[in-house]
Amino acid sequence: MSNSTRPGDADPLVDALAQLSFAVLGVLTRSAAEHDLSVTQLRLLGILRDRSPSMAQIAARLELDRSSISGLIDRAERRGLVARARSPHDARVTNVQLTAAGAEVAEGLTATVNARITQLLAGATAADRRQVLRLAALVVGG
Amino acid sequence: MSNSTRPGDADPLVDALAQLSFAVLGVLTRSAAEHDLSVTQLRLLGILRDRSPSMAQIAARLELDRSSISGLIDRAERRGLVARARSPHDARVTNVQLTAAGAEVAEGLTATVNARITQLLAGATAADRRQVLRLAALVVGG
DNA sequence: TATTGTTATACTCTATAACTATA
DNA sequence: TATAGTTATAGAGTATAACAATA
Repeated sequence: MSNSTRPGDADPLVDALAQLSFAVLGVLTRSAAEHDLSVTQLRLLGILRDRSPSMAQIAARLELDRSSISGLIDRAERRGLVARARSPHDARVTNVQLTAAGAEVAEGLTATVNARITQLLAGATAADRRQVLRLAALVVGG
Repeated sequence: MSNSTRPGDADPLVDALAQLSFAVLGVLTRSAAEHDLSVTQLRLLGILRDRSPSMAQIAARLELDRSSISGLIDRAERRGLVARARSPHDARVTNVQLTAAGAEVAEGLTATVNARITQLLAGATAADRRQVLRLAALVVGG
């Protein structure tokens, strides 16, 4: 149950969650910008840290059209962050992996984000932190 | 204190918060798309619901350059959602307000977002919900 | 036939730099 | 001089539609 009275009115809980999310997004945006990356490229590097997914799998993960992924990977490849590799099992599929340079950028970026978000949560108690994990599991699943 | 071992490693708490934020952003993106709007236009309508800020104030709120706001308002104005009004106090400043059509769209959009986010929080307890408010206040301030 | 990925096209979003008008 | 806003330009991100290659 939420607190809204009319459907078109702002719900304090919904608003709080949206504001919180934009605050986190802002941190991610600024962190990525420090490494001269967009949030989408940040997400891409995150996905590739422990996987070499196909173009279609990246599209599914980012909830974007396949055609958008072609350009995304083009730009990342042009910057030397990722590489395309033809799948040996199915000649139609292209797998994407981080280059050494890309892995290095991903690591630095993760360190920056960790520091900034940790700073954002400076006033949070241990209970608050447990709650973040609980909430995320609830919403995202896992 | 977080749980990370090396600076470049993923911090579970940071990761959870990022995933949560992307999930919320996804809901906002899809909700906006249903009304044929971008997330930025959604944020703009939200800002204008109870205010008629100047271009500069909108830029500050969205953390964007003034020049980006010109285009943003151009496109919203072209769609009949907002209107520019010269300030009577300072001829340099332009205030932006929702039109009747814009207010209607904003209301419908809010209803959609409320429903979707409420659905996202379907499994949350009353304590979880209180915690969202607490966390948001902590991070965003207020 | 169905799926994977790319290309062409068009639009939104964003920043930088240079500008105009007003204070 | 300083501030508010716009314009020109360039680039990233995104979707739709049409396509080629492979299954």
